[in-house]
Amino acid sequence: MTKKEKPNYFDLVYQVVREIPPGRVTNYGTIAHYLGLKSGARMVGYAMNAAHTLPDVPAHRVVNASGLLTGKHHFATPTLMQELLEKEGVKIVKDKVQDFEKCFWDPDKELLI
DNA sequence: GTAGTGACTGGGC
DNA sequence: AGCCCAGCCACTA
Repeated sequence: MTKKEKPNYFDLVYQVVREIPPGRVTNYGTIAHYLGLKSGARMVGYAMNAAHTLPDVPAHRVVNASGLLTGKHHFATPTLMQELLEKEGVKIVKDKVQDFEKCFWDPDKELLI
């Protein structure tokens, strides 16, 4: 990674995802909307694919709008995402986040930037 | 420039 | 409940 980087949407996603506190989760659409992509939920997911190579991007805290662990297949193991979340206090049942609304983390409200 | 793809979302069958 | 389709935007070939 060199210093010469254009405004990558990936980096924007990474910054937001890094701010997600432990035991919390968020969804793609929210991050996209926060970044101004509004309908760029796919872009967020796409960015997470690259984020997978970074050390400080807790992609396991990002789930789809239903609280489903859609991206677990991209982890080292399909169970890693669930284990990481459960380790942080998030209950996962059938690849889905329990109390999703309770654990939900909204950058627009929590981060208040 | 066109076409295909994707860790999404919502609606329809 | 499950599957298919269309819209969405960025990336790659």
